[in-house]
Amino acid sequence: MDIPYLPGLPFMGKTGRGLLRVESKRFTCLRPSLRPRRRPFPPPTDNAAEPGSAHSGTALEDSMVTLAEVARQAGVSPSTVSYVLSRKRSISDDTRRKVEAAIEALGYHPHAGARALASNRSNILALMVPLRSDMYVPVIMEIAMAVTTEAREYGQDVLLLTKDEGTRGVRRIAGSGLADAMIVMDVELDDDRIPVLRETDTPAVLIGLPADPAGLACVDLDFEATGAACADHLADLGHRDVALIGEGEGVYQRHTGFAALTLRGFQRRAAERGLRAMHRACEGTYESTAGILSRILEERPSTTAFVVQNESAIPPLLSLLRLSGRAVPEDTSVVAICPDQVALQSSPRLTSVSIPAEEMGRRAVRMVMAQLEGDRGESVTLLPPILTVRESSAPPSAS
Amino acid sequence: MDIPYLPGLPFMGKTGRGLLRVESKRFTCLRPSLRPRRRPFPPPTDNAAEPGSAHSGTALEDSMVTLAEVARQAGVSPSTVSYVLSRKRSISDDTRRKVEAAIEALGYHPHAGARALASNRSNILALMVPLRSDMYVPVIMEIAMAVTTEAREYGQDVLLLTKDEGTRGVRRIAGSGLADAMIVMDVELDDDRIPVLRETDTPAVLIGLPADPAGLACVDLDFEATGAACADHLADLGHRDVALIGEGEGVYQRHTGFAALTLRGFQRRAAERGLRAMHRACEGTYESTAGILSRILEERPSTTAFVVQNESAIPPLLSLLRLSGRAVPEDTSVVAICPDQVALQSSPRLTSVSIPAEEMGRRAVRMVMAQLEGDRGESVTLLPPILTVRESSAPPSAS
DNA sequence: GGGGATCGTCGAAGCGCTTCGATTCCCGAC
DNA sequence: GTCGGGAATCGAAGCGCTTCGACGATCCCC
Repeated sequence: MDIPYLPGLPFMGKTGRGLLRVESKRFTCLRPSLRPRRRPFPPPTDNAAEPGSAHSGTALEDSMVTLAEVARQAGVSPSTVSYVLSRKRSISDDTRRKVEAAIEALGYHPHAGARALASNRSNILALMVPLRSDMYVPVIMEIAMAVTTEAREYGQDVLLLTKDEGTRGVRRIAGSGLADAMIVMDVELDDDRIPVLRETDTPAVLIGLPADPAGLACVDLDFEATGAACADHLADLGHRDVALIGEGEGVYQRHTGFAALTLRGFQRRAAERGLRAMHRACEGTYESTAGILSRILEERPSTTAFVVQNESAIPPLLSLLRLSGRAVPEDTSVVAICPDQVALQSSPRLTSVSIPAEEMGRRAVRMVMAQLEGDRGESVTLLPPILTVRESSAPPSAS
Repeated sequence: MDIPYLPGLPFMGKTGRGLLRVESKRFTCLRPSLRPRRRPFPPPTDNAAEPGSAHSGTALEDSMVTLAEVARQAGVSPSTVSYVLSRKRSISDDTRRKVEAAIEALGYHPHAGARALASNRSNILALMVPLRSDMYVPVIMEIAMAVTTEAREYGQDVLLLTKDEGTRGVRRIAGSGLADAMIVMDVELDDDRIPVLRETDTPAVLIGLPADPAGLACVDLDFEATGAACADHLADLGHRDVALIGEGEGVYQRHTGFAALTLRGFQRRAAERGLRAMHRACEGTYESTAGILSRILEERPSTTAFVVQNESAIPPLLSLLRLSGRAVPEDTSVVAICPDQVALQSSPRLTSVSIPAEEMGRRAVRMVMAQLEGDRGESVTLLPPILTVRESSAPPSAS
């Protein structure tokens, strides 16, 4: 059943008759001269409930149904139809019903461009994602999906931009009115998109925490607290020598804040709790993980616990620990910073701090919508880490 | 440096002066009555090169620069500016230069909505992706990124839709003119979006192969040939007993074609080559992989090679083989059907048929653009599988 | 029972762009 | 010379929608 446009929540609407099919219609845009121009104002037929009028027969001249046609069909003026749709003025129940019936019967959808032009709102949110990322791809995907889903709740669509369009992309969007607002992922500490966002005064939310968030809205996991939570958990269990296997060098060098913050939180809390903490960057391949693991164990054989912040290093790490005869969690504890999905899919299931990807995506949309409704848009939201104890962490063996 | 809109390739353009900033501007859309309406037609100032005219001072009234303003600044008519931009009529070099200078100076970007309204083209491609998929997420992401990148080459933007919007989403897009065309991922054998695509006559490309592709454009990896290629490779090496570890039951039941096709190609070629072939569906968790592996080896201990079509089953499988003392490739060969990235990240690096995600994304865009330029849009493109021999396959041990 | 509110509706203007003639100018061919 | 035709430009008419102001018709309160 098809769902024509009906006012109210984005997904409302019952069934309609469906647009009639025009054989060999296809877009003829490249030959614009062929496109028939419509008469200035077609003479109104008298009233509603007149199925045999403009839309009888077997084919539509043009599959685009306009608001004016709906108005004619319903026997009201175009502006009335518009007000039924926007609910910006009161409309009698009677009229509303007639208009809604006409909308259904014709399978009307408002023309997005016309709407954007007249109302100065496109109902589109731009989402800027990293093209290729050091970050775990599923997290990005989950955020993107959450943003898209939540945006639809607000009647917004999502435009996908890649980070490599950079400031140019931001300006293009801000300048063309293609989107009403932006959600920016993979934010670097000193991201060059930020000044452009400020300058063009685009409503925006960053997913990630830049060095200077003044005047901006940001959401992120509180990575410093995350590092601290991992240290706490291991200290509580009684470990004394612990190591953090982090992201690749690139991530630290590109000045993406989260890796450095995690490390800082981890090291500080470790110090406070009397743990000896090591740290190694890891590219995530089997080889690099193997190298790092053996170096750590060589340098400090008393290490009994690992915190892993690089999702792709998890399978190699578990595999290597098994091979080297270290049982998890009996001999060695592992705490991961990763999406729940990854933690649950491993064997043993991992004690982990989850990356609240969906929550961040949803929040970003809500914050950006608040800005579109007048909110100042200056806020930093750090989501508290949640450490879930599973099967990969335990007190160190007595030996 | 900011890049105003300049005609030509999407990314062209040099530097501009930047939009002036208006303090506390923000969108005031919810109070539309406050939005200042512009005078019907502002009196033209006389000529170009008049920097002190409308845009002097310290702030713009309204940050939106219009084509009319560019025209005034350049001392030509609005239609001339439009033709400079669209290259649809010849323009003298002199005029072109003046107009381009004005565009740069003002930081002009055409208003997307106005453009869409007047030209009946939004320059947006809708991409429908699965919300949650049994498929390997990075593949989806890679396709999405390839589509976005390639689309920009054609001056198009990409609108992200989720599969769960289903037929409603397709109708909404087709009806509202929000996008010019659709690219549909995660196509099921009997996908209900297909009839709607046909009915609304929307230019579209499917990534995936439905049961009846008549009248549609599709791209996909040739999975039947992929299964066959795996069987061939193992037969060539001299294996006699082989097993295919496939996707989860759900994938087969949802009637997604690729899993069934792979299996068919594998079994047929195996039979032709005199191999004994088994098949098991696998959910991809460690536990399910372990169960399947032990059942296979129990049922047919002479099995010396595995084909894996489930990316998440790869790490567990390799881990389990190691634990059970079977060396890869000395004792057991493994051939994967997965993105190169996964094959290269495993240890040993896997012989694999790669999933040409980027290629599919790019092709989909090209095909859809061809349709927008008049192509009939009926074609099935099956990309030939490429099997790359790496370190995980070898002749079976002599024993 | 008359005067303001309020409600429901309509007409018209305009959003910023594209595109269709029409117009002007210039050139070469006759 | 004259005329056809191309090149370069302009003016104006829309594209489909939103929104403002206006205008009857009720309604309510003194």
